[in-house]
Amino acid sequence: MKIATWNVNSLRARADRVEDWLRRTDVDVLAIQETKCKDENFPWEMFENNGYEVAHFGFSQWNGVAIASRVGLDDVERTFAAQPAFGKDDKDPIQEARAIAATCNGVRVWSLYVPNGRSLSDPHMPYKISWLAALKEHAVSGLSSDSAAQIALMGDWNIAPRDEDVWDIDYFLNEGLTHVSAPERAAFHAFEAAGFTDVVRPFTPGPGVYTYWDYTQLRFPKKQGMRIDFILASAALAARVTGAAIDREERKGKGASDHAPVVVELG
DNA sequence: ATGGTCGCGGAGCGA
Repeated sequence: MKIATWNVNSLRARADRVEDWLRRTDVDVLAIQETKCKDENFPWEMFENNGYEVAHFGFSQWNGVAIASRVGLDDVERTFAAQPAFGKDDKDPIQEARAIAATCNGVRVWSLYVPNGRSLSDPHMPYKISWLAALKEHAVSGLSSDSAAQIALMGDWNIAPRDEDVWDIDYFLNEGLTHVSAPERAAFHAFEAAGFTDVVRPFTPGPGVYTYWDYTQLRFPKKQGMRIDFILASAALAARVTGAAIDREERKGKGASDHAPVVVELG
């Protein structure tokens, strides 16, 4: 079985590209982030025509997550317990469309779009940290009730946990940029301490291996990217992993997402 | 191996 995650940066703008990719790669489960649409604009037929069931969680042009599967899609869960709400200025805080889960052939799959943080001093940053803490508690509860649970936490984590996960760590630190700060990294490492491991890195060692390249500043041709999309697996799932890859080719050409798909093969 | 961003929505925000 092959499972994958991909921040597509608008599913409507990328539907043809996603369809081509599904046909080419033959993945069984795809966790999608940034669908950027409501249900009424979701390309349901594209998935059905290719043999995938799909569950979507999106209610505006922002965020939006989905899971497509051709090996079953059961017990769909939208948001997680105690997921923090966020609202800017005078707007009422809401639980944003950043998390959806489903059970696919025995694996509890999460499609996650972690808040960006925006800047170190922005209210979005404490939101990001508390969002991750609540997600970790929820993931841990899934393991405490069943230590053999196969759980895949997949998505755009918006964190570069190691210095080699950005093209120039000094640039990020000197500019005071997000994604590399100590609190963000601590929030990520808490998942590892809780028993979830990055099952992709062993098959895609760095430095210079990334999953995201900003559209601006010619970041992709200059090979200036960031590794911020991860598949974290519980122990029982990690034991099944036989391979992994980052599909850098998919970042090329006109109409590409700024993120590459990340794929894990299970035995 | 691209071409000094892109997507949504219809201005400006978010990434």
